[in-house]
Order: sequence, then C-alpha cells, then structure tokens
Amino acid sequence: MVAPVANRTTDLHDVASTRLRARDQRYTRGRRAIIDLLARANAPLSIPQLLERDRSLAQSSTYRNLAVLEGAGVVHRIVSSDEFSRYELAEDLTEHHHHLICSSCGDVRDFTVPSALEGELDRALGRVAGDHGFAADHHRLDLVGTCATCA
Amino acid sequence: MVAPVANRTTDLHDVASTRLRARDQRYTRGRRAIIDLLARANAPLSIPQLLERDRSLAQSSTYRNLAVLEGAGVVHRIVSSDEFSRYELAEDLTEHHHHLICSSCGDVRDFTVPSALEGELDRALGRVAGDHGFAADHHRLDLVGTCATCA
DNA sequence: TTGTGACTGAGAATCGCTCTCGCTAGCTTG
DNA sequence: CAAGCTAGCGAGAGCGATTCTCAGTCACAA
Ligand SMILES: [Mn+2]
Ligand SMILES: [Mn+2]
Ligand SMILES: [Zn+2]
Ligand SMILES: [Zn+2]
Repeated sequence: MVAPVANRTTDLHDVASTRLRARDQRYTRGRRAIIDLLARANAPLSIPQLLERDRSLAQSSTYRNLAVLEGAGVVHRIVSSDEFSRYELAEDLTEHHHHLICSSCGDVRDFTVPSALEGELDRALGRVAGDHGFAADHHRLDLVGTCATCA
Repeated sequence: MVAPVANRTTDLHDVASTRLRARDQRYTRGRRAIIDLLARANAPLSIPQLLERDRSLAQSSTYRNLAVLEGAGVVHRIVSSDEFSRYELAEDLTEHHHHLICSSCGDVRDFTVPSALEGELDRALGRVAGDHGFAADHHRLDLVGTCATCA
C-alpha cells in the first residue's frame, strides 16, 4: 500500500545509488546495467538471461553484484524449484505483486490481486503471525502451474 | 476443500503403498520410515533432519526415495532460500495449509487461514490464471520473517 | 600524485543433490 | 522350492549453480 519510491528510471538509479552509498558501496557500471535490465524486463530474470542480454557482464561479478544489490534492498531474489534463481527489483521500487510460476519451464510472470483481497490477506496473516510469535517481514503468494507456452 | 484421503496412519501407509504400486514401485522399509517421520512431525523436514531422526536411513537412498515419493504424489518438496529443501506429506493426505518461513534459521511451520478467505483467494486466482492462459495446479501462500526462536 | 578501499573477472572451491554400479531383496512363474 | 526378472540399496563419484579467492583496477579524497 506504499507508493513506489521510484517511478522514472532516473529516480530508480538515484535510489539504487543512494542505498549502496549508505553501505559504503559504489554504483558501478555493472550494477547499473543489472538494474537497467531488471527495470526493462517485465518479469524476473535469471543470471543466464542477464548475461545473454548484456554480453559485457561477467558471470562471477553478476552473481556478486546481485548479492550486493539484494543486501542493499534494491533487488529481490526469487528461489524456485527451477535450476536458476531469478531476480527482480525490490517491491518498494515497483509495486506489490505476486507470481505465476511455470513448473515446466521455470518462467515467472507477475500478477496482482484486488487491493481489497490484499487487505484481508494482510489482516489474516497479521493474526497468524501474532499467534505464533512470528515477526512477519512480507508475504508471498504464488500460483504454480503450466504457462501458456508450455501448454 | 477436499477431505483428506487418509486420516489414520494405517490408511496413510495404504495410500502410499497403492500410489507406488500404480507406478510399479515398492513400498519398502526406507520409504515407510520416511512417511512415518513426516507423519509424526508437525512441520516439513529437511534431509539432515530425517537422517538424524532415523540413523538407519542412508543419505543417497533417502534423496532417491523422496524423489520417488514426490513423483508418486505422496510427498511434497518445499524449496526455499535455506540451504536444504524440506519435505512434507502431500496436501491430499493432510489438509490444505500454508507456511511460516523463518529467513534466519530456515524453519518452516504450518498455518491455515479461514476457509472464506481461502475461497476468495481461489476465485481471484482462477480469474488471474484465465487471463494469462495459465493452467494453475495449486497456489502457495507463505509468510516470511523471523521465528520466535530466532527472535 | 598518492593512499585507501571498493570492484573486477577468471578460475578454484563449495556443497546440496543426483547418478552409477555391483549387490540384495521382493515377487512371479514353473 | 528354484529360477528369472525387476526394483531397491548404499557408498562413492559426479554434477552444476553459486560462492570464494586473489591479483590487478578503478574511484575518490587528501
Ligand atoms: Mn515479480
Ligand atoms: Mn506444511
Ligand atoms: Zn512454461
Ligand atoms: Zn528461526
């Protein structure tokens, strides 16, 4: 329910840069390239997909930079049963949403549910967390199945 | 919303045995031991946890048997960002539920939400799936945060 | 220009998980 | 019961995504 911190791409880079600097880290070319790719894509990307889209990226650096960006709260890592993890911009840089996960090809697509339902969900989950002495950070709602391509 | 196929432990083993036989596979001692451990536990277990609880289990066989049991639809594998996957009985052998996932220690606990909410969720997700030409198999709702133990 | 500390990338290392293979065990048929 | 067939077993080798190492770079400030 919070407005995205960055709407324009320029803002996005500013936010990324600021969050990194706060941790004594630099917003280098490789890191900016990753953010650009993730912002341009309309779905979470795996490392191979990132390397394919920008051949100048080194694999080891990309792994390292994604970890750094995740630590700085700029990027979010999605671990599924697929062979590769996927990465997307952190939610406060985009908007709260959920994922359609294809268990055949591993592809992930975004979707949202009505905010009324989202609200009910949050209330119910808040109650559950309280009952268990659990400090909730965020919820995750995925729909698992077969995508249109894998028919 | 479907009643569990097996309520008693005996039934559980019968179901497991039947589902394996349907695939020309046998319900051996090691496989039965795994099912027993999962039925007794009130949370999904990782392979190390299984091996610790039953020292007679061999690691490689346990990995193989869990894969077989998953293929037969008796066991469900949960992949998280924790180092180990965790396993629980398939939902039609227990009941539909969701997970509290501790991002600190990796522990997983079950919870349920009111069936009214679950129904709304299913309706909304059905609509989403239709819009995307996605053949939904099941949904997954997790609450990620820090458990009481990790405070 | 120099010093400090972060970054880079090729390759080595890690480690959960899967595969291999010689042997055992369960079931079926005669 | 014996023989044949197939599934299962487990120790260890292998696999592969991810992480780590380390010798050079680069950014930035003094
Ligand atoms: Mn997404
Ligand atoms: Mn569970
Ligand atoms: Zn697909
Ligand atoms: Zn914990």
